[in-house]
Amino acid sequence: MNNQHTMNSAVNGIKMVNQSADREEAAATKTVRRTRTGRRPGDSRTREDIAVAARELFAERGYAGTTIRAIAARARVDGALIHHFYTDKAGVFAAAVSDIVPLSNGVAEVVAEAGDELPAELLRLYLDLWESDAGDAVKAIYRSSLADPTASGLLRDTSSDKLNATLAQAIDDPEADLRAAIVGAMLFGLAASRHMLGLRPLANAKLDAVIDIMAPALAAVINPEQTADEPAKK
Amino acid sequence: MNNQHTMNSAVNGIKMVNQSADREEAAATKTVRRTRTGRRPGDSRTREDIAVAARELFAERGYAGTTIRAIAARARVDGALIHHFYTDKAGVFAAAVSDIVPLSNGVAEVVAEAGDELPAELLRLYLDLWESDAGDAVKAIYRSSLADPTASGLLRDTSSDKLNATLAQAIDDPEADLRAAIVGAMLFGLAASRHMLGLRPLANAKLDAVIDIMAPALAAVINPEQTADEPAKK
DNA sequence: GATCTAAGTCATCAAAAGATGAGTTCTCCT
DNA sequence: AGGAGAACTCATCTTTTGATGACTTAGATC
Repeated sequence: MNNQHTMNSAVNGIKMVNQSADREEAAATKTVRRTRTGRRPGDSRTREDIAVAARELFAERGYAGTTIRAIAARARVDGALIHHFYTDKAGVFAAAVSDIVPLSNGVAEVVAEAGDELPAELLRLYLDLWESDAGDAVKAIYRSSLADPTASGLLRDTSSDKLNATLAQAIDDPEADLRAAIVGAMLFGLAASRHMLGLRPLANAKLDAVIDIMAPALAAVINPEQTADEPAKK
Repeated sequence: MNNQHTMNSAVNGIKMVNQSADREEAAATKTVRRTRTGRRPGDSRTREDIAVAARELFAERGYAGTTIRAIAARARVDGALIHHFYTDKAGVFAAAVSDIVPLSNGVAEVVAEAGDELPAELLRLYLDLWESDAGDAVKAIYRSSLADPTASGLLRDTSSDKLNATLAQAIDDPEADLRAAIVGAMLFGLAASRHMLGLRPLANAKLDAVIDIMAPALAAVINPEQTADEPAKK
């Protein structure tokens, strides 16, 4: 009886975001009693555990949506330890994201070697990246950049700018830069729809099927030839 | 001397996100003294003001990054009023986002009418949407869907599914659904890079230049013909 | 094996954010 | 005119969250 406005139909779920996985703190008290205070025996992998947990959470929920406590819970660690290692929330983010193998290396190689197959090879390289171990870091960067404009700087440093510059060399056109940027946008849209938004026909399609369809589209941007009009012959 | 870990170089800025525009509360006390308590004289547009402010902020900062207090400040309103009207933060989000004219209508029209010009018309329709008044709402949806997975449902309802279904009708191919999804992904990638990530050659390029380059790419996906290999004749 | 340092937890703080109830001022309806 | 109810603000509560300092335990080094 207390709902004056019934418009919040499809979005109610959004308020439950935080309760979803936050019950991981439960499983702490199992059989082993409890991690007591002081340094743990054996050699410690905690620091990396934190980075991994942070990377996953930033990838799932973005920067603002990720709390230090949630990271601590997932890494099975006290929150203070995170500050001990990484100082700041920003520090954790940097750590979670900094160890990405720069995409640009691979791109340079592909641009140099793959001739006619450049579009397909580029697609494979890019999509593989999103599905690799580095995928979480990539998602984390994009998710956070999309949510927090200030993080876009990192994005540019990490992938976009270098990728574009490298790619532009392979394009023979006065508008090479713009074309390279559009190629990047197409790749990003594809990966984001598939791996972040999870839009359906795309999210569960086979990689090769996607590449087969998409490669000619990339080729049309990379090789400006009969650009004037579309073939238009059904 | 207190920085044990120097890795947080490029990301420091991220911690300043919240201080950016939050100084809007200052301009409250100007010449008119102060909005005193009780209902304001004249007819009230406050409710819509709140929706507009919320839409803008959700578009800028995503769901988690937007606070009710920030909305209240921008709408020049007490925070409690927002609860009075919309109950919840989720309610505000629903309101801010619900009044979008569904994109699918326009798409159906374009698909039906534009023949050979379908790719270009589709691009224009879609990019115009992002630059129109509804652009903030679109950005808000995407930004929040990217950050909070639970909001993706709304995304599907609002644009993606219908757009794809409509578009798939125009594609004559066994993989029409997948192709339609890829077209959607390309459009999204373009708009997101341009309007959300602000990647540079794209963000300030002229609309027509972008359309000229991108249209043949869309055509390659929509019209499956010499799909087998790329032209490959440099 | 004493001691130095790093790893780890605990208790706690302060600020920010979502939420609420009560009170105030206006509009509208009869 | 005189309510009734809607539009508004104030003061305040409770959680959540980022952060800190003190304390405890283990590994390493001489």
